[in-house]
Amino acid sequence: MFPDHLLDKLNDEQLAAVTLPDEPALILAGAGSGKTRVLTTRIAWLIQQGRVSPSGILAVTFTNKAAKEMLARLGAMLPINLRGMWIGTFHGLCNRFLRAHHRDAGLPQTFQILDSADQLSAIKRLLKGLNVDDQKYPAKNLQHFINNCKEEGLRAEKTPAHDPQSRKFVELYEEYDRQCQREGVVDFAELLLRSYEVLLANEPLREHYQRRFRHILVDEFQDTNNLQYKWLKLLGRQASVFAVGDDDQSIYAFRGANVGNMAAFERDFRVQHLIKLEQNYRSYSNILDCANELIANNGNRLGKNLRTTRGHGEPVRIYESMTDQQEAQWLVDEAQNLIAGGKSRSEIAVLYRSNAQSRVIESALFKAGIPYRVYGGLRFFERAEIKHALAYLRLMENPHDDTAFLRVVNFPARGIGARSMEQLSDIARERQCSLHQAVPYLSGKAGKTIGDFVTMVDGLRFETAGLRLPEAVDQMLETSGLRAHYRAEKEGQERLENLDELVNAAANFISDDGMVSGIAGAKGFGLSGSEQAALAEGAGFDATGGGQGDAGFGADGLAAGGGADGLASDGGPAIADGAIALVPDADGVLDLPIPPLAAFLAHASLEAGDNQAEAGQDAMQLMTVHAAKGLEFDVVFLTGLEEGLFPHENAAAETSGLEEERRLMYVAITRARERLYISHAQTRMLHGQTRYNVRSRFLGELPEGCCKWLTPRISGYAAQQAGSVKAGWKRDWKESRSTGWEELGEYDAKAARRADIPDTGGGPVPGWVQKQQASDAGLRLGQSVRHAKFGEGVVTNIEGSGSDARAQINFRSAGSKWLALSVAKLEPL
DNA sequence: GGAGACTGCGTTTTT
DNA sequence: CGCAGTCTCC
Repeated sequence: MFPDHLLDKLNDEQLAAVTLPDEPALILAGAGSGKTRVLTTRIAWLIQQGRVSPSGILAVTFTNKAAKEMLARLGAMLPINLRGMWIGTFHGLCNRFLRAHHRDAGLPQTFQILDSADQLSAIKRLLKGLNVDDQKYPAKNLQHFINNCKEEGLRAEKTPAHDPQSRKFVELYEEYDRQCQREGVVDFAELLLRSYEVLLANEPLREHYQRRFRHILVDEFQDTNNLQYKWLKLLGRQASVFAVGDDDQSIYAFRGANVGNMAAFERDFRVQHLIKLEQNYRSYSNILDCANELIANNGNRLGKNLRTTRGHGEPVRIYESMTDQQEAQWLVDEAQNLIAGGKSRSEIAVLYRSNAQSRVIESALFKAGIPYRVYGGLRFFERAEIKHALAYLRLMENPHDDTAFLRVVNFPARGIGARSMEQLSDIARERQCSLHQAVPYLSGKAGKTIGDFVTMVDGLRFETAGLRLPEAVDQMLETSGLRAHYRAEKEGQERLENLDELVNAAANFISDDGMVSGIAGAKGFGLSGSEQAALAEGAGFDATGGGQGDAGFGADGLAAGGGADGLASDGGPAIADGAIALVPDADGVLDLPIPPLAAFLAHASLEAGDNQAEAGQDAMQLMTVHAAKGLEFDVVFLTGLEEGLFPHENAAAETSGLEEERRLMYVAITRARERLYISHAQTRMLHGQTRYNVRSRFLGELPEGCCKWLTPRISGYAAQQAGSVKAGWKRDWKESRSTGWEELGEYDAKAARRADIPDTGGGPVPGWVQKQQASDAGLRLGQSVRHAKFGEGVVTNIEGSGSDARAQINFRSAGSKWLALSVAKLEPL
């Protein structure tokens, strides 16, 4: 029987969700409503009730962190081996699938995974090889184009193109895919698309998995993109799909997430039970009421209202400062008081809309001597020295990986210059082969130096063949000269440590039970012996007994290791790791022998590692609102609530953009458990120039009764608009640098229209903050002035002071100009 | 091959 | 302003 204590902890809504019958269900899980608990308890319950065997479960998340957490919680609930379950990220699971069925997918078993940076350099190389004008077709744009296409499920030949520009993009997209295929590499979107296509085209395979996965659970459903949704629809045709999400927390539309998938799911899967989890266990009601009232301004919601039994709590504190520096200083003072009062630093978070805002706050914290941690920096596997090391490993695994080849052919420097590489590239292009294959045809000095490089890498492959993974990595670090290079470098100490850390990572990757570990799907495939046998024969899959719901969990019959060879025979591992032999576990699930190095490389690509989690010291937490999703803190400082910043100027133009910003605000507010501060500054330094910002409209959407303004409020439409003027003006930096700030600025009419700036006709805009007057000239924003040469205009920006004071004036006829106040004669009107 | 000048760019980000 | 990427010159 299912342990009561697990169900006892649930409220009625949660219990209903956990114990739903076998049918598609949509769970609307508000912030802090215990959605992870529901998901994991549901899985545990399904298994304990004998409704499904572990191998009949497919649970999908977006991040490795979420997958790990689910696995950890499940491990605590269920005394069973979790290996047979497919729990992981979309990408991790697709990786697992493609390795298992690499032949059906037309891929080498050891295919490499390109992360975004790898993909970009592959594209740059492609463009260079095809002599494409990178001004006209920037690599970054092409990258977006390709990823967007793939996320819509479109191959190049199916991609519509109506103008020459997009026709070229489509052509390049096709070339790119060809290049990837040739090199045996796969980008992130390709993992999904290829899996989807294989399932679509291969009926026995599709039917097998459709039959196998009786229960599919999806976390953060609002973040699914169109391809992921199609994938789920295909795979979950006969399954009970349990989708958990919150449309109000959909903040990733910019990378293809489609909230509409929630409504589509309800329709397409004929969802009978929509359950709303509205009980919030996190925050006091003043905070929740702010969130509720704010988000009510969005249209097209599935509709949900958070409630709590925790009482009102403190009011939300709102603070207005003159400058961003003052905002930071106030925040630091406030935090120091809290810390002095016993609040631990790690329970205090500072959130901001964009990373650029962290600088001022960091320096204030630094001055005050408060330890802090900024989230979102370089991740472990993204560090340059790690990327270099991985490139060597990739070349050892697959010498035809040209991206890897180019990355390290001359790193550490070995006298291989651009001209030598050009010769080699030419040969490779002519012969339509990899750089590695082109080397023998290269003569002269270039042939010698590059030949030596290739010999070295080939030698490494040979030398390390009998070594375990960590020793192989270590060997590579020596032979390649990477260690020596960083040892010789003055600042190389940290990089050396990171390289050592890579060896550790490799060691950790091979867990003690002899299995390659890592939940991203790099470890075994969790195919049962019978499945493997069936797959190896290319036959049907009726051998699988999974999901019959009998008492035990090992429903998949154990086929004593048979059949696995059929899958593993080709493309043997470059590194023989004795520990990797097939070991059937208690459930009879076999781990397929992916060469450990290939598995490790996949792991490195799919899980870039922690951000810089020096978790040691108790430190304040700084991060963007996006990064804060899913986290919670006792105290939250939500900073920079200014028009143009939050909502961001690039998003405020369209309703959909504005609504996503509002959801972002909603996410930010609901991070706070006990105390929430919201602040904004009248003046902020951005991109080297001072901007005059107006309080964010979102502040006006909060219920007065829940808030307490720590500073007097200056309100009024005119004041707001005067500040907004800046939004319509974009200063041209190139000109600014060459000619100083005298005659510049280009009126951005579109931005002005977007910002809904009234035509002041040169007249004064009254009521703008009096304390903002420029010290020397006595000018204020919005003031009308006359210039001898340019005529009448309005002051739209003021910078600097003393002899350096300058103002931007929007002249009625002459347009916008920056004028030095020490020189220009301006007559106030 | 590397230091230093020059140029361009600037929202959010996981896999 | 601050960073990354490219160019230039020794």
